[in-house]
Amino acid sequence: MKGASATAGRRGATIREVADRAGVSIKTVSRVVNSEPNVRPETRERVLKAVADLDYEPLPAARGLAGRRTFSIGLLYEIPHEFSYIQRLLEGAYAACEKTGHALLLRPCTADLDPRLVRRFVRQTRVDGVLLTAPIADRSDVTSLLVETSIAFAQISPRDTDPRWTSVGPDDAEASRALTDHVLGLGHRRIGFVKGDPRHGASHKRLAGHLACLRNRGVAADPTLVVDGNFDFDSGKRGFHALWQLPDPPTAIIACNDDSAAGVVVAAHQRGIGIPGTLSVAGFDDSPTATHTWPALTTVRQPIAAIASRASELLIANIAGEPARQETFDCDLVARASMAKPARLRRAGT
Amino acid sequence: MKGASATAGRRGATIREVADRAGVSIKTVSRVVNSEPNVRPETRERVLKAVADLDYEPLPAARGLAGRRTFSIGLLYEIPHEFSYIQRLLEGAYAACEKTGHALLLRPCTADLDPRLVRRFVRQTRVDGVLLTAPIADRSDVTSLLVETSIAFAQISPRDTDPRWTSVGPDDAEASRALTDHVLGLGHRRIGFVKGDPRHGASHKRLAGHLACLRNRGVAADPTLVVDGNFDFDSGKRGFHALWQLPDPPTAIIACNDDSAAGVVVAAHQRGIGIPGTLSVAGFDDSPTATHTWPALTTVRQPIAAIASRASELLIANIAGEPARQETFDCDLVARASMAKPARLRRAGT
DNA sequence: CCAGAGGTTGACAACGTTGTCACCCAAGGC
DNA sequence: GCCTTGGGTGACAACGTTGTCAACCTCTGG
Repeated sequence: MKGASATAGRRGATIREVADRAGVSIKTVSRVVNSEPNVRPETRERVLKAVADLDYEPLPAARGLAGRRTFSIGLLYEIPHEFSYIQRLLEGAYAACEKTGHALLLRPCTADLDPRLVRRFVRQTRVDGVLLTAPIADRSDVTSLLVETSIAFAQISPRDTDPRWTSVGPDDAEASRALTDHVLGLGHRRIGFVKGDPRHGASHKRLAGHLACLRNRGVAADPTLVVDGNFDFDSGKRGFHALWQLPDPPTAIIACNDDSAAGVVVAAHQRGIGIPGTLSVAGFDDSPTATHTWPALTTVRQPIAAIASRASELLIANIAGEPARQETFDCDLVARASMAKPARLRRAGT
Repeated sequence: MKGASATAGRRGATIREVADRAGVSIKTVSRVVNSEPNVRPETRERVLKAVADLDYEPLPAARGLAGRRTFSIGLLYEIPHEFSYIQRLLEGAYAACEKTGHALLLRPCTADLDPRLVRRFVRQTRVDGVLLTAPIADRSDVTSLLVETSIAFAQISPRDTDPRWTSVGPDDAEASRALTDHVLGLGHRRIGFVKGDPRHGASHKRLAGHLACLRNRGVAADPTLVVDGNFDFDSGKRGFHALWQLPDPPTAIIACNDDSAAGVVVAAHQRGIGIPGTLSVAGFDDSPTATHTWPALTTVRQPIAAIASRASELLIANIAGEPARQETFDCDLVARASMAKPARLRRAGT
């Protein structure tokens, strides 16, 4: 398996290699690649074959330098008033890059991306380093590709840290412990837990912190109180229904992020259940959603902009020769109206 | 005023010009710019002076090509499940660019940005064209800068269109007319309107469409029913309070986007006002917020991804020599639970 | 006074591509 | 049979910067 691919190198093929292989001049390759006229079909065929064989793609930087076109367009947009998770992350990374004069090149993708997409990206852009966000940060095929091509990277909120690589994330387990402690402190004993997307390390750490806190406080953990989720609004609704149909339903529900907590809140409203009168709800992240629900959500603020900013700084330092570091950021509990003492206690006059 | 600046050109100064001005070789300029050692302080001074005089900034593409560093880092991130306005816009633009092999370079900024920032951006990146989003699309200093430097641009949702430039946006006035028509059709006659950010053309068009519809249907427009807002959640809350303290409060409120509509909903809940029982609410955009409130918001879906995508296509075509075009997209009314017949009508058994 | 060390500087060749221009050759008109 | 035309092709010079290396200073210490 070790580097069997003919095209595993950091740099892709150049126009010269394609020209040699096809037995033409570089200018003819350029003509074919740019779909210019006046190339014999037979010649064009041969060039295209060579291009495919060598997996050639022109380098945008060189095109821009030599020619009139850069094949890139800019997008000016106003920073939104209210920051979702991803926006806060982008802002933090931008801020750090701006300080050191680095450009930030975004590459939106899905969690199940093809690692070849990453290779194309680093080859085309020739970035000095790459920031990997969760859950992509945990894709070992991506990280090993970057290691092979000697491109520095930093992981944001990965599942596992590795002393060889830079990583920055919140202290999810501790944040979750603190939140559960808060909920127990209010008097709740049956606490439902809606899990997050299992591909994110945060989901597991938050559950682990929750369970550890219950154990420490001597509260028996009921496995039926922990239900699946995937961070989105609908999974919160499903989580609520799963928990509410239990013989002894919870008096409080913690969801793994604010969007799914909002789902819990809305599903409860639809059943006519008062919040926090009959059911208390808490989320994670302190996203805009947290203050847009009614009542507003008790949640845990994660300093994601600071995390992204620090990850960028460490990555840039790492590129400059500093050793890799792993850092953790503390989170803050934000108590709001969605969480109160359970009804039994209140009735008892406490 | 006409082009008095010495540095108004499309391209910035090159390292050679700086070297000539300082009376040194280009290599020495490179040393100074990169903070390398072994340059006499006196020489360094002279070079820095020349750099400042000529407003020199090294070209990233050339640095990347020649050297080992590109001064750029990549950011891989997962496309969020739920798309806010800005995310949908980005996705649309990305999709169009990917089809034609163009790169998309983001430049987040504030609405009151310094146009020099734009000049730096286009000089450094040498983009072939620029997408301008609202409200930046209406900054005449930005557009005239781009015209002067002969850089193509396209406006997304501008206030005014100009036949000389490409622009794409929703048909805001018509969408608002349709929404108001829907609200009138349910029987409401006193309809509150929370305005959007006055810097956005959409705010004015939505208000204009609303008023035009009232006029057409012969409903008297009460100016006290129109209150200020700026698209954010809090302005929705303020808008609600302003409207609810009227002697004859509205039975329905239209807010200029979903976030401010969510503010109306929450403020009403806090006063114990039932929605849609006592008050109906509608927003604009069909953002994630619209389904996260309780009850879910009646709103108008704006195809912003398609708009951004089309704007990118037209911009790229324009760069290739096609004439500028102005296009408009239709919006869809999305009826949800936040909007119902007014109580009086319901009591009357209709 | 001279050799050697090290700071300072510049000439020049990359980097990977496109633009320009000249060349060759086959086809067509006279 | 000769000249023109234009398709097809390649040599070579950009583009703006950094890396390499040699050369030139200016000190030191013997």
